Formats: sequence, C-alpha cells, structure tokens
Amino acid sequence: MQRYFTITQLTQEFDITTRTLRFYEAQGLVAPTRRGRQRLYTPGDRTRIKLILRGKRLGFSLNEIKEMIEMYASAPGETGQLRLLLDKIAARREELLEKQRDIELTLLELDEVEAGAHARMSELDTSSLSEDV
Amino acid sequence: MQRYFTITQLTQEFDITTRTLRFYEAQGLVAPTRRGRQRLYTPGDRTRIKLILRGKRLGFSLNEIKEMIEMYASAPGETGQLRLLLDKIAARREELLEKQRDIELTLLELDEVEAGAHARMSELDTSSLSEDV
DNA sequence: CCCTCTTTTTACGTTAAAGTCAATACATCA
DNA sequence: TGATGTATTGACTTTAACGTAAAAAGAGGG
Repeated sequence: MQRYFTITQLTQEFDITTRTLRFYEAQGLVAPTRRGRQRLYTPGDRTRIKLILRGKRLGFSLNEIKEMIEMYASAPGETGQLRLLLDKIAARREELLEKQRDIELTLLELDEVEAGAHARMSELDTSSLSEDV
Repeated sequence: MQRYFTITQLTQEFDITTRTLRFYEAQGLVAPTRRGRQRLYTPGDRTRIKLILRGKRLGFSLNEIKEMIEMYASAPGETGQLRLLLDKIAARREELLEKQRDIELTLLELDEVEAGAHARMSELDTSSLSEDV
C-alpha cells in the first residue's frame, strides 16, 4: 500500500528542479528512502515538500522551515522540552500575525492605487471622447 | 516645516545598519537629499523605508519591492500604461491572497501542534502527581 | 549485450542582500 | 588646533539557495 514518487514526478508537480530537491535533502529537510541509489519519495515526503514550499512563499528561510517541520514531527518527552516547544509556537504565531497585518495594509494600498488608476482612466476616456469596441 | 532624519536615527528606529540603507539607495529604492555629503532623509523617505521592510517581511525581493513602490509613486499618462499598472496590481493581489491562505493553514497547524503539546503536558502532570508553584 | 536515457555524485559558479574593513572627509568641542 | 567621533566611499567577503556542467552508474528497450 506504500506508493512512491520519483524525483522527476515531484519536480513536475511542484515546478522545481531536481537540484532543489537534492539540496533540501542535503539540508536535512527531507530524507527519501532509496532503491539502490535512486531516491523514492513517500507521500509523507511529498507533504514535507509542500510545507517547505509554503514556508518559502511566506518568506521563511530554509532553516526556519526546518525548525517548523521538526516541531510538527517531534513528540518531545519531558516538560522542559514541551515548554520550549510552546514558546517556539507562540513566536511563530506572532510572526505570522504580523505578516497578516502587513498583507492587509498592502492590500489596502493596492486598492488605493487601483482606484486612482481607474479615476485617471475615466478622465482620459471622457476627454478623448473615444469609445471602446 | 521640512523635518529631516539622519541615517543613524533611522537605523536605530528600524534596527537596520547604515550599510543596508546605503544599499537600498544604490538600488534606487530611496534617494535621500544631501547636505554636503551627508544624507538627509525626509518623512517621505522614511515611509518608503517602512514599505521596503514590510515587503521584506512578506518575502518579496528588493526588485519586486521597487516595482511596487514605483507603482505607488507613478501617475502614468496614457491608457496603455494604466492597463499595465492594473495588471500588475491584480498580479500582486493574487500573490498576497495566496500568502494569506498559506498563513491560515500554517496557523491551523500550529494550533494542532500546540493542542498536542498541551495534551502531552497534562498527561505528564497527572502521572507524576506533581504540582506547579 | 549494447545503446540510450535518467539519476546520482561531485564540484565549481552565480545571484541577492547585505557584512566587514580601510581610507578619507566633516564636524565639533575642548 | 588637535583630538575625537561620526559619515562617506570603495573594495572585498560572506551567506543562502540554488544553477550548471562533467563523469559515472543504473534502468529499460530492442
């Protein structure tokens, strides 16, 4: 029942290169199993890759992404470790909330620029008395 | 009525280095005026710097940020330019909305990890019969 | 079994975004 | 006016995240 993905399947699905996947492996972000020397990616590996790409879209570094993935994967035993984990979670959450606010502001500004552009366009339309086809 | 900021004031306010500000200037992202050789930043320059840093937090490259800032600053004359501007705005908006979705997902996952950690902690608490002070 | 095609490994190159260092240039304050 | 501190400029270095190229090793097909 274990379905595997080849490296090229994944590069095509996610539009990345083999170099990229091997680099992520070298950084300890994924660890595909091997059939001989060939890499075989499990669905779990595929999920990790999705997480990595999502992290990248949000502007996190590979090191930060690695930390987050390890947070998901770990089941730390003792209380000290758990407190530390909770702290890390809180910190990440703060960052994400800040990014959310940043996005809101940027979207608002885009709205303004767009409104200005539309205004300018209708000016041009009426002044030139031209008609769109 | 024109208040100026020195470079060190801004580095302290935004926790960046002078090298960074001069680099942004070399890239055409800000253009402070000069008193002799010394740089003087206007409130407008300061705003641009804020925009740059916000863009960076969202994972945009300096080139992308430059484009966005120029979108704000420009008042393009002809219709073709305006259409192009509207297209760029639409594209940016898409990116930002994707980032929003990415953030939502990541926050949900953090919630799960946190819930798991809390569960694990209460297990440890009851099993050890210890009390917090 | 040979040929072709894909994968892997190794190594060096590249780009963005600064960091670091050295040499001047100003400015000020005692 | 000389010392002291801050700014500027230019050059070289660094780091992250890959790109690119070359050589060797399998994989499958006829």
